[in-house]
Parts: sequence; C-alpha cells; structure tokens
Amino acid sequence: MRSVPSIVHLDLDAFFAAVEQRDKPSLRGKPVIVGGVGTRGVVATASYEARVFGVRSAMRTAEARARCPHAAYLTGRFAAYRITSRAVMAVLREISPLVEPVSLDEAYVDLAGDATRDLSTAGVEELATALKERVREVTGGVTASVGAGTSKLVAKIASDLRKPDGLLVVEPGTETDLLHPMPVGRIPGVGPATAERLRRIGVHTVGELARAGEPDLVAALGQAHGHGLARLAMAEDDRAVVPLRESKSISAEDTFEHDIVDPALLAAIIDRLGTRVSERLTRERLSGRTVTVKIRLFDFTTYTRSATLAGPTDDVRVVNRLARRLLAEVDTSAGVRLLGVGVSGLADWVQEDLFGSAADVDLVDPRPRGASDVELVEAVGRPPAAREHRTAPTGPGTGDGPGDGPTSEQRVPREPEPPRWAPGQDVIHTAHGPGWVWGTGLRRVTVRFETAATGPGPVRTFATDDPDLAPYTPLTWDPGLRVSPKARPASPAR
DNA sequence: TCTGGGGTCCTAGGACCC
DNA sequence: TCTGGGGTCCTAGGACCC
Repeated sequence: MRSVPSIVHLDLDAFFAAVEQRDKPSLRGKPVIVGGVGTRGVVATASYEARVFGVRSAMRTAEARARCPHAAYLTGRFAAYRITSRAVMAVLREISPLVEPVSLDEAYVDLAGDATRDLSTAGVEELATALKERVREVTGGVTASVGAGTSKLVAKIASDLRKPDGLLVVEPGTETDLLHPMPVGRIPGVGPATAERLRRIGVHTVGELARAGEPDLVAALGQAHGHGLARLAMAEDDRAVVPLRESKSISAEDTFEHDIVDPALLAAIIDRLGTRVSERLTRERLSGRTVTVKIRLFDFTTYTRSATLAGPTDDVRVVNRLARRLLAEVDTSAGVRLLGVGVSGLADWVQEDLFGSAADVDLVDPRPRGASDVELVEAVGRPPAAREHRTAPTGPGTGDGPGDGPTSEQRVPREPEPPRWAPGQDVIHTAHGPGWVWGTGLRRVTVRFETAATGPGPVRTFATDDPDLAPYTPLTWDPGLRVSPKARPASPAR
C-alpha cells in the first residue's frame, strides 16, 4: 500500500452531453440527453440539468421523455467525443506517462514515477487543480472531477464524491474512515446482484463488509469476488495503473426497432455485423479464433453461441459463414430483438502471416459434446499447430459463393434504410453554413444553424432530400472553440 | 410501445491429456 | 481392472462497468 496519494482518477462530467452543449450553444444550461432516440433507446448521458428531473444513464429514453419532455434528445456524435477525449488524455500524459484510459471519459494516472514531484496532499491538490483547468482549456469548457489517493479504489471513489467539477485528495491513513460508512454499492464491482447477496448475509455498508469474514464472503460471492471485496473493504488495493491494455474481443450488435422473424433478413444482418467486426479487426491488425453470435429474442431471453477456429482470422468470409451457422443453431421463429457478432481469442497478427489462404482457416473445432446440427466443414482435433494447419484440406462450402449460407439462395432481403438524418447530427447547407439536426419528420428535417464559434442561431426546415443539405464532419477543434478551417462536408448527400 | 452498445472478468461443466 | 487428480481448452451464461 502506498503512503502518498499518487494515483489520480479523472472523470469528465456528463461527458457526451457536455460536448453537445459546447458545440450547440442554444443547449447550454438546458437539459440535454444523449442516447438512443428510438422507442427501444436508452440514455447514455444526461446533462446535470436533465438529472434534476430524475433522468439517469441506462434509463429507457421513453421514461426520460416522460420525466423531462422539454429536454433535447440527441444521438451520439462519437467522432466528436473521441477527438475531445484524445485531447484530455494528451493533457494527462503531460503529467505522467502512466495513463490508463478506462473509457472515453475516464482515466487513471500514476504520479509515482517522478521522484522529484511533491506528492504531499497539498502538492497533489495543487497539481489536480491545474489539471482541471487545463482540461477545461483543451476541451473548450468541459469540466472534470478529479480524485486522488493511495489506490485506484480510493481515487475513483474520491472523484465520484466530488462530482461534478470537484476535487478530492484523500489523506493517506484516512481511507477506511472514508469507505466504511458507505453503502457497499459504492464499490466499483458491486452491482445490484452482489449488493442483494450481501444484504442477505447482513452486509449493507463497506464497514460491515470489512468485518464480515472472508470465508462467508467467498461462500456468498465465489472465490475471486469474495476475496477481492474483502480486501477492497479494508482499502487494500494494489492494482497497478496499466497504460496499454490490449483488447481481448471485438464485437458489434444491433437492437431492432421491431422484432425480426424473417430468417433471410436475420442472415443478412449477421453478415453486416460480421463485416463490421472483420473490418475493425483488419484495421487494427488483429485476428481472432473464436466467433460468437448473440441472439436476444422478443422476450429478452438471450443466447450466445460460439465456435473456435483452428487458427485466427480477420477474413470477413470466414467470420460471416461461421456466424451464420451459429445463428442457425437457435430457434428464432418467435422474433429476434437483437443480433450481435463478436470475435475473441485475439492474436496480435493477421492470419495471413502464419497461414496461407483464407480457406485454410475455415476449420472449426469439433464439438464433441455433440448437439450441433450444423455441418462442420472439417472436424479437426485440438487446435493444431500452425504447421499442420497449413496442409489441411479444403472442404466444400469454403468459398463465398451463393449456397454457402443457409438462405442466400432464396433471396437477398434489403435491410430497412437507416434514417438519413438523426437528431444532433452535424450538417451543412450550401447557403446557411454549418448547423445541426434539431428535429426530424417524415418528409422534413429541421436544422439549427449554429456552431460553438457562432453562438445560438436560427432554425430552418428543409425537405429530407434537399440537395443543398449534407452531413458534415468538423474534423478538428482548436482549443479556442472554433471549428477549424479544415472542416468540410463529410460526404455528398447519400 | 419495458430494458443500448462496447467491453471485461468470473464460474461451471465437459472433454481430453498426462 | 479400477480408481484418481490436476491442468488446459472450450462453451454458455451472468455480473458488472462506462
């Protein structure tokens, strides 16, 4: 355990909503809700003005609309969030190379590497105060809450306690004084299910958790969780700040506005998701061995089916073919609400580096537990070494031609076109300049012509297919809140 | 118009190997 | 012939986080 508060946790306040308020001046000081705007959407982030009405993350958007009908409901602009996040992470790396991003809006920093630094409570407070100001500068006004302490746990809880726009450095030695009165749910990793199990053995606060015997906790929660929580409750946390975490899986999923029954359409969607995942794998120079399909039925029952290839791949044909087979293992006739495709077992190199053609990796591990009614192209034993694999025979169904998929011969269904305009989206008009989609109707789209630089601007309505209106991507910001001159329309109207 | 999308980690059971 | 135990890999599901 450290003796100085050298771990810092930074959390950007209501991050997505804050970026929207920065870029859409008419929304500043008003309730803003970012998330899914459809009937099955949920809230990703609510601005503090919206939280007053009880709107919370993960709440259904329908409920948020009931609680706060006058809020602006926007779909996310992740490119903008990513750019802003990158600027913040760069500021953190100016302080220390040991920066561990947790998500776009959260990171840990380890200050301990630099022996010359003043790591007294006052010294860290001073550093954190300057950090908050720097973050505000480079983000164009987004505020952060900062916590610091002798461990990740304490730093994280400290930043939570001072949200929003706050700062707390926990004096070394006082950690358990801070933690013990708190409800157990404040510990990251204790969600509703764990809290309920703890309640059943009479544990409600962190203090009670600390006094509970570890054997009881292990009995109630399992080895890893029980042991881990027993330690955290006593503020024993030696988890390191890890700058570069390698990803372990890549996935894509979609929830549909209406349940889908048509098997051909489901297969087409699986292909689209598999393609998204494969493209990401290729772009990030990764490949993986295990393909997983996730199927959520109309009633929310959720199945996953996975299979492991003999060798890693990023080949869209291999991923899609296997994903379709896995989809066929589940009875989807009652209606599917969500489909997902994921690839895990990632290797840091692409399959072509070790194996020859894509066809060679189309070998699925046999599933000796039987039960699978899909025809496996070729049953192999335990994952063979790369060498053996090279000579593996190519079976039928290896190509990408029609007939490979169970339904592709019947017809190629068209997926419903996604709406062309989404609330919150950046657009540009040849006459009026840059703005954002304020509202959408069946034939009309309403645009507010304002940017962070111009201040609140007028609203105009256009036909949805107006050729003068186009999607727009402001490529960069400068810290002075201006859309840079390099900004350009993203693409001609689709 | 109940319940997103991207992840991580853990558990448990069966197969299989030594 | 019978009784085993440990370790690893794989699959399915669940809890949790942001």
